[in-house]
Amino acid sequence: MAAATMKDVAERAGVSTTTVSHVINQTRFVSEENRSKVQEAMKALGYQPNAIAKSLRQKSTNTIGLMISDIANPFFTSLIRGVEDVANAAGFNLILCNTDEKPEKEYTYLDVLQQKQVDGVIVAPTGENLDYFEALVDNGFPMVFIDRRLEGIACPAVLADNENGSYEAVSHLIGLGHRRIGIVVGLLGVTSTTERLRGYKKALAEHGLPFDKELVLPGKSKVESGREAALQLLALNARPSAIFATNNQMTIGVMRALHEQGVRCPDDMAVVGFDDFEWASAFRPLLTTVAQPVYDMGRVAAETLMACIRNKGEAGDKGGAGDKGGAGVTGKADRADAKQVITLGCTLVVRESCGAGGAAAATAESIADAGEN
Amino acid sequence: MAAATMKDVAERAGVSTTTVSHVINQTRFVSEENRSKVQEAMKALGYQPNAIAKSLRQKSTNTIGLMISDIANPFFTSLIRGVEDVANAAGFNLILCNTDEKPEKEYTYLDVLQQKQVDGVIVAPTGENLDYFEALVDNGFPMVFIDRRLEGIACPAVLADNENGSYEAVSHLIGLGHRRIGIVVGLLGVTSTTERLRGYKKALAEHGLPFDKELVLPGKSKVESGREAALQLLALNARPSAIFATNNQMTIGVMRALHEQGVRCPDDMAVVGFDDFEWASAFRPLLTTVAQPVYDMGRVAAETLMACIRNKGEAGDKGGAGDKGGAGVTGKADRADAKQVITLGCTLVVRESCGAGGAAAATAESIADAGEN
DNA sequence: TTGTAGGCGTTATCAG
DNA sequence: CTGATAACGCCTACAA
Repeated sequence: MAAATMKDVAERAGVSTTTVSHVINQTRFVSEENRSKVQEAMKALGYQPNAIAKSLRQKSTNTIGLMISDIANPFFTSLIRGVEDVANAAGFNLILCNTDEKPEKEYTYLDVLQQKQVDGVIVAPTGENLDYFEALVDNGFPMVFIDRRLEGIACPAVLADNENGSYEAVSHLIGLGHRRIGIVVGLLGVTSTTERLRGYKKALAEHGLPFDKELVLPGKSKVESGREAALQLLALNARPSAIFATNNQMTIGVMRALHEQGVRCPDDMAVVGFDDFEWASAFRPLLTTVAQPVYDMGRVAAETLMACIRNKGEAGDKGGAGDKGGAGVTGKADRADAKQVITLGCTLVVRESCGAGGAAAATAESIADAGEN
Repeated sequence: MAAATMKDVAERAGVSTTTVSHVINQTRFVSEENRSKVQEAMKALGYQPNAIAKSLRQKSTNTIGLMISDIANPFFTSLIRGVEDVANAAGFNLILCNTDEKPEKEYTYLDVLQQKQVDGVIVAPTGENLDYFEALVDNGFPMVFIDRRLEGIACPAVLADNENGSYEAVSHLIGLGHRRIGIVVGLLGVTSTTERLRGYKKALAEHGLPFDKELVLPGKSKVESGREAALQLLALNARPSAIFATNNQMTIGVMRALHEQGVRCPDDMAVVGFDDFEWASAFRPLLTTVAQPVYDMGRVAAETLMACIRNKGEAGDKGGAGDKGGAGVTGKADRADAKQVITLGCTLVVRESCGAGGAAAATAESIADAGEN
C-alpha cells in the first residue's frame, strides 16, 4: 500500500486538507474536536508528511550540504560532528560529500546540491572552481567556508588560526634549543598550508634564525608523502634536530619514517604535529601537537550558515523594496557578514616529543589543555 | 532573480516543456535542431533541474540515509567512506545521522528520513525500536543493517565476523603463553558485543582454560569506561597478564590506564585491541589489533541497499500480479535477500604488544597484513 | 472556525 | 517527431 497522504487523513477525519495542514503545522486555530479527529486519523493511517512536497511548495528543504575533502581524515570527523549537532538542533539534515581535493568532484557536487535545493552549503574548498563559487555567492546562495577560504570571494569563513598555531609550535621548539627545524608542508594552493608555513617563518625570524629552503619539504597532506619528506630530511647533510609536520596524516608518515630509520623520538629527533588526536595521550612518543578547535569550527560554521539562511528567508519576504530605509541595519549586517572571517585559536598541547627540556619547557612555554574530547 | 525553470528554458528555446524534459533525460528522440536550441537556452539561463520537483513526481529521491552511532568514532569513518563511494557512483547522496546510541534519536531520525522520502537506509541499530524497524521492513522499505543486526528482523545485514576475530585474538594471546586474559566488553544489548565475548569464551574453552567472570569488565564502548575497566583489572589480586579491549575507544582507555599506573606494555601487560587504526604502526607500543574490513563493510552494505532499491522499483512496475509464473526467480531472490546476513572476515594484525614471544608467534599464528589504508 | 482552488517544477499519458 | 494536460502532495491566499 502506498503511504497515506494528507488527503487520506482529511477524508478519514471528515475535514478538508487545509484543516489537516493547519493541525500539523499549528498555523491557525482548529477546534478541539476537529483537531483530535485529525490526530486520530493520522495515527490510524500511520501518516508521515511528505517533506518533498512541502519543500517544493516552500522552496526550502531544511537540508544543508557539507563538502569536505575526505571524511576518512579524522580532522574532519569532529568537525562534521559539530556541524551535525547544530544542524540537527535547528531541524536541518546534512548531505555529506567527499571531494577528495578534486575540483571536478567539487564542481559536480555543487551542481547536485543545487539541484537538490539544499538551503546552504558548508565547504572546505579545493582552491579551484572560483567562478562557480563567486556566482553562487553573488546570487545570494548561503555558503560558509571552513578550514580554508577562497581569496576574493565574499563569503563567511571559519578557520583555525593556522599561522599562530604554527608560530607557537615552532617557537616552542626554538625555546627548547632547536636551531634547525624541518617542516613538512601540505597541499599547495590551500590557504591553511600557506598560513602554517607563514607561522613557521615568523617564528624563525623573530628568534633570529635563518630560513633555509632545504628544510621545507612538500608533503601533499598525505601519509606516504609525509613519510618521504621525512626521509629526505633525515638524509640531509645538516640534519635538522626537529621536524614540524603540518597535519595529522603527514605526522603519521613522519613517525613511520623515523621508525624505519631507527631514529628515536624525542631522543634523536623532536617532533611536533599539527592536529591533535585522542591516541596521542596513550601511545609513545607522547606527541606534542597543535590542537585545532575542530568541533567548534564545525559548530560555528553551522551556526553562521543557519544565520545566513534565516537572513535570506527574511530578506525574501520583504522583497526588493527593503533596500533603503529602516531595513538599513539588516542590510549592513548582511554586508558585514558577507566578508566575515571567523578565526578560532589553536592550542599547543605540550607532551614529551620535543626533546629533553620538555618537562621544564611545558610550564615555561604554555599551559595547554587538551580537554576531553 | 529566481532560478530558471523548465518553463523558462522551453520559452526561450521555442519548444514545449515536454521537449526540454526529454532533452535533459534523453528519454525520447528530439530533432537535432530542437535539441541544440534547448541546450543553448539551458546554458544561457544557467538552468539547473529541480530535483525536488522531479522526486515528487517520480517518488524517488536518489538519496539514502545513513544512521550510525557517532561519526566521531573512527570505526565508522572508513565505513561511511565505503558507503559514500558506492552511493555516489550510483548517483545517490547520503544523509548522515548520528544516533549516539540513543533510541529516541534513532526513532526521530527514522521519522525524518521517511518524511524526506529517502530511497533506503543503512543503519547500525541501537537495539531498540524493534517495532518500528519491523514495520518498515514489512512495508518493503529498503533497509540494510551494518555492524550489528536486530534479531528477528528479516533485513540484510553486513557484519564483521566478530566472533572469529575475537577468537583469533584470544587464541593468539594463549599461544604466547597467557593464561589469565582480561576482556573489556562494549555496550550490552548490541550483537557485536555478544559475538566478541562469545569468541573470547570459545578460545578459552578450546584451549582448556577456565572462564573467570572476574576477568570480564564492562566498558560501555567508551574511552573513560574502558580506562576504568582496565584499572579494575589491574587492581585484581590475581592480575591478568593480558587485556583484550573489544573496541578502539576502550583500547585507548586501557592504554591510558596502563600509562597512569606505570604498567609497561608489552613487558608487564599484553594488550590486543579490536579495531585497527592508522597510528598503530607508527606509535609505541605497536599494537596488535583485530582489523575489521570497515571500508568493505560500508561498500557491501551500500551495494546491497542499491540492489534492494532497484528490486523494489522493478517489483513496483510489474504490479502485484507478478507473484506467480515467470517472475518466480526474482521473487525467490527477494526472499533470500530479505534474510541475508553477509559476514566479512577480520584480520589479526600482529605487532608487538603481546609479549616477548611476539616475533616468533607472528609467523606461527597468522600472516596478517595491515594493508595500506 | 472552516473550505476551495491554484500552483510549486517535474514527468507521464495521451493525442496529434 | 512534438505538445497539451493532468497529476505528484503540500501550502496558502481568498472566500465563506
